[in-house]
Amino acid sequence: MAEKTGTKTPRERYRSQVRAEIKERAWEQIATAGASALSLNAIAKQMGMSGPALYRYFAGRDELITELIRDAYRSLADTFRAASASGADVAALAHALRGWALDDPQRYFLVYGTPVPGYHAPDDVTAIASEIMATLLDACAALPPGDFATPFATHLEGHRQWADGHPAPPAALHRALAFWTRLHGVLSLELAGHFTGMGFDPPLLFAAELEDLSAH
Amino acid sequence: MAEKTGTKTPRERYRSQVRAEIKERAWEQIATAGASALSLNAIAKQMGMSGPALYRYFAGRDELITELIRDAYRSLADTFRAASASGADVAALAHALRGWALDDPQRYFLVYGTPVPGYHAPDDVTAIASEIMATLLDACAALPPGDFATPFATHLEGHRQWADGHPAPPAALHRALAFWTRLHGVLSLELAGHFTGMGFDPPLLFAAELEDLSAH
DNA sequence: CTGATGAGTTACAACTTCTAACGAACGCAA
DNA sequence: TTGCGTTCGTTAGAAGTTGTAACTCATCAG
Repeated sequence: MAEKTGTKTPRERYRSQVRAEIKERAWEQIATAGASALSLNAIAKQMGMSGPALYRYFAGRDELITELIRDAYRSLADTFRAASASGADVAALAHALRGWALDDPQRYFLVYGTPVPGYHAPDDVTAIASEIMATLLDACAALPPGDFATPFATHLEGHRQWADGHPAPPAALHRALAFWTRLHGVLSLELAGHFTGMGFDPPLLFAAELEDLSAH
Repeated sequence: MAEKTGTKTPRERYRSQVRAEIKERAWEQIATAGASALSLNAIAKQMGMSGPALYRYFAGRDELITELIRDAYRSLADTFRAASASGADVAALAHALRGWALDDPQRYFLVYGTPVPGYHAPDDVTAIASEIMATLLDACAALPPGDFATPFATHLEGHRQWADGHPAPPAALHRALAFWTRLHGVLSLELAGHFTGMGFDPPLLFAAELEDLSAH
């Protein structure tokens, strides 16, 4: 969302402003109808200009969506970094994640949802993903090994490309992966509405999983 | 996939056959390009007939996709029931789930992936979902409470609409939910390619989560 | 054999993304 | 201030899409 509005020529300022407004409208559409329903034409009409004008700002629908994905990743990374900067432990990180997800479920799904078979994220996006994992690893490294000194942790000791320069011990790596996959499991099913009508309280399930992750 | 080809009039036989072929082509398209890229026109062309002909068989794109979702749910329910019938424990159920998911990742995402904001699954689909959970509950009820005799399990004791007539004790309910959410967490991230390039072996993470679910 | 039912057709409307060509506005520089 | 080039927005149009309407023709039942 943070379009660079730094010192620039008037034309570049205008350009950035229009790009930002396009993305904002796009987010609105995505939030209400999902990413697959995003229409460049509809955005243009909303902004009072004709369809092809948008192609001055984005090469096409795909580039716009990629840009939104990038922003979504950055938004989560920023949320994590902010939490971490104010001394967040894994529990606080979990609640930051949950808050971020509930804030805009479709944004969450843009990052962690159903992938388009052919699509490959650009390198800078995967770099942001690494930053997110690094923040998580920091928090996990602050805990004793506990129940995560597992055989799989031993496997991770020799297969830690994703934690390349990170000093976290194997158990922390396993805990971080469990944190990620378990909370994603609860969150994605909750946001997708798979718990509706089951009767229990989804936040309590989230809390129970978090408890299990933090305690042992 | 199992279109009823029972005793019918010739016209109904033909109709069922064509419907089945449409769905088959649809599955191919979905597997290679995702559900959002499904095109009725393309299917018609593949089958050697003109676009609007398909509307004799499906009211529209949405109805076709809903039908595919229904089939996907049924397929998973059948897989679970077959596994359960041959005396599967939770571990065997987990491997059945994993096999089913890897068999056609887009089919998995059709069931557990990103939802369309407005969409509400028809009642018979939620009924199949309940059947799946019931099979899972059976397997979980066969295990001692273990670590799943939790505060959240107590909450479930009073909020078990989803396990209405099922005799499973609270700890089994909690275990079933953990089974579902944790394995879905690992599977969905794996199928979406979020583990690629991280270095570790996704099946081992799945196994580790399963181990944690079965042991305690 | 006849007549209703249903399948497939073409034609069309209303969308979509996206390209091409044009005009007009804008900002910079002489 | 006077150009002049860059960039923006326009319209026109191609090639798709979903979906409706009307028509033809085969098929099946009585």
